[in-house]
Amino acid sequence: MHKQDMTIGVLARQAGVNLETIRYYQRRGLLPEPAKPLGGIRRYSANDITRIQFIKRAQHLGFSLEEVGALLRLEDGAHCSEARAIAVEKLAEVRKRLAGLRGIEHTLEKLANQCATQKGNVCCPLIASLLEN
Amino acid sequence: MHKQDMTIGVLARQAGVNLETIRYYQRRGLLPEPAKPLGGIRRYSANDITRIQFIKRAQHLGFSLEEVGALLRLEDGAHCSEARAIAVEKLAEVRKRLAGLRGIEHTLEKLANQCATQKGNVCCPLIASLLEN
DNA sequence: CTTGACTCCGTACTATGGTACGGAATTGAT
DNA sequence: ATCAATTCCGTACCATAGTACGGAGTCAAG
Repeated sequence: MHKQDMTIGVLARQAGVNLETIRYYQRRGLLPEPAKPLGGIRRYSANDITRIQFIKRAQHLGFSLEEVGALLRLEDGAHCSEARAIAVEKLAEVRKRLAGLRGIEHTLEKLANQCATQKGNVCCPLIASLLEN
Repeated sequence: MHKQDMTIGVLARQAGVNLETIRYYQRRGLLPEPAKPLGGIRRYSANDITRIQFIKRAQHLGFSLEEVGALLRLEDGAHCSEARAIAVEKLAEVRKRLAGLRGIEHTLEKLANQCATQKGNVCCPLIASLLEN
């Protein structure tokens, strides 16, 4: 059983995902559904493990499943500039999110510090900042 | 009509949210539903604008509606240490997300650069990195 | 040749934060 | 008094990324 000719349950374990996730990826068109041998049980190969892990790695880089689909259509490695364009766009998005989160970080830090140094707590600075302006 | 005694539609416009969002917040228990004058139409006050804006500001700081609910229960400003605890926890979350996003940023940047300098594009580095390891 | 484990397939449900719809009632303005 | 606009209320739907369920079929071991 050298990672070849598995059933869906084995594939799920090998790829480290829930069995239902595989079905979901098939429905989304991210993973091919092997032909079923006439009322029998579908068989999967090591290629499917690779593909699932591709999806998971791309997700960890912040790509949505729709975007992963676009990347998978370039999977032959012969469309480098298209792939690059997708990555560059995602990079811009990631940087925008980073900027937003940094702002949030500073605001929260400031408010938490104010709450900490506040003694009489007539009015909590955090609550006050949410109430005002 | 000095921001007092509005109908829900006016409240929505004043607060800058969709009318249905107000109903949704009421269902979620984030916003009180005023008593209805016997088969009539509910009336809202400036307090409700404040409360909706509180919710929106807290969301922009990264709080979920459930967390906003917790903050609203401390709204009197007399529970500064509880509010601070919530903020500190959220700050830790935000920092974790920041670290993750920074890693993604670096990886995407590296891959996009490799794609850019790649000439023969035998195999796109981005695709390759998603396929391997 | 039966039993238990697994697969197939469709559908429904989860969480999150809303948005949309439709019929009935009510309100404001003319 | 009438008419358009608005409100009320329940329910259904959107996106995203899955997870769960249940009945029927199939497969392998004992």
